[in-house]
Amino acid sequence: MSRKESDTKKRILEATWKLLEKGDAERVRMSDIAKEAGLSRQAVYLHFPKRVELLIATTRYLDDVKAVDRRLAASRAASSGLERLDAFVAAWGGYIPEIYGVAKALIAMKDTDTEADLAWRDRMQAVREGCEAAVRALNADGALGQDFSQEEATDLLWTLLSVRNWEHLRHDCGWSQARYIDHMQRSARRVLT
Amino acid sequence: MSRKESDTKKRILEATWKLLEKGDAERVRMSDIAKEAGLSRQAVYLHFPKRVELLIATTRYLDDVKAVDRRLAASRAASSGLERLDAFVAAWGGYIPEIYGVAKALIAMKDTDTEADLAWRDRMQAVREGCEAAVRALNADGALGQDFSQEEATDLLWTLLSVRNWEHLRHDCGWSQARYIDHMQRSARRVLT
DNA sequence: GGTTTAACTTTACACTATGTAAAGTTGACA
DNA sequence: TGTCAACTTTACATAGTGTAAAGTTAAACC
Repeated sequence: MSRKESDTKKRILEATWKLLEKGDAERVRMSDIAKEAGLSRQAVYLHFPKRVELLIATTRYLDDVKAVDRRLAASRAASSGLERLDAFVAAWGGYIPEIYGVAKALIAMKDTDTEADLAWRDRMQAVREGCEAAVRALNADGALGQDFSQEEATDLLWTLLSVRNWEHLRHDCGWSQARYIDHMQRSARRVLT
Repeated sequence: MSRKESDTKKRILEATWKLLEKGDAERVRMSDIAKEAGLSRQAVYLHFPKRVELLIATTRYLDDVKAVDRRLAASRAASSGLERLDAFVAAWGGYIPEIYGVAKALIAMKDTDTEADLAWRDRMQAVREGCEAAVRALNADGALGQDFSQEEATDLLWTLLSVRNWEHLRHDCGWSQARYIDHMQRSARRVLT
């Protein structure tokens, strides 16, 4: 029955999520996921024929559960361009830690797997659109600096807000999440205005 | 004889470099490297017992050949803090494309291999020191902005100049190398001053 | 009540790449 | 002539992904 199948699928996705979130150095294998979901390894392949498909599905599942689109869209409500920029940085920057574990696994496959690359690009495109909207709002206020075109400004903001940069500042530089958000907001303002 | 051994080692390092530079989606295996160097796969293991050791050795070899330290140090000659910042961004930013292929391979192993992680951290520490020197020079001129401490400013510059950001702007955003250097110089100035 | 069917288990194996092990080859040098 | 280091060749262990196929189970349907 499709209800039961759907339940099992969900259980696998939750198990994958849980293991990837805990993450650490431990690599997450198909057999680990099966064990966590209380299934045989082969049963997992019944639902997700390839590891990369499971990772992609987990990413999408996470985006659904966490309602990322809604949260990013909410930042568009701010009145001024600057407020909108701050709100977007806070929204996306606050979302990163919630998806980091799963995102990391997908990013790691990006270099060797075309499907993973496309899926990640697709998700990041949504973020770029948010950046673009923020830049346009700044421009509408006349607050956008003269150094860069709108597209270049979008690229820069998009780059600044990458998951890799979050990882670097939080993990390699030892920044707190609060400092990350605050300093990213300031940096974005300084670069763009 | 050690001279002959050294020649073979060099040949392996050159082969690794060449294949990683060409790179593309093609994964570079130990057997590919052996073939390129005109050796049996086992002979490569005679000189580099682990793949990660070979990658690390290739990175160091490259740094030697390209004299990265000298090039980064040269940026310290500039008179004003701002000129020094520009020179450092240009020096490091110009170096990235020359090491990108090899660096990418090492970065990819970082997540699963402790040795690779340490080796990459070590190389990046040298870059951080360059960032720190540039920030200090800005501060000495009284040109450093008030938003960030010297350490935070160093972290931000270091993050901005990451290989991943170069990759993102050049490959995902389609920027030219010239645009990358120019806009990074401007962005760094804007964030730090 | 018996049959069908989908979901799942169990067992087995192919494949790829790293890495280990060990016996055999070759050419320079003493 | 014999030794030694560098290298080749062959074989095998290991880990993880993915395929294949036969067997189990329980709900649904007639």
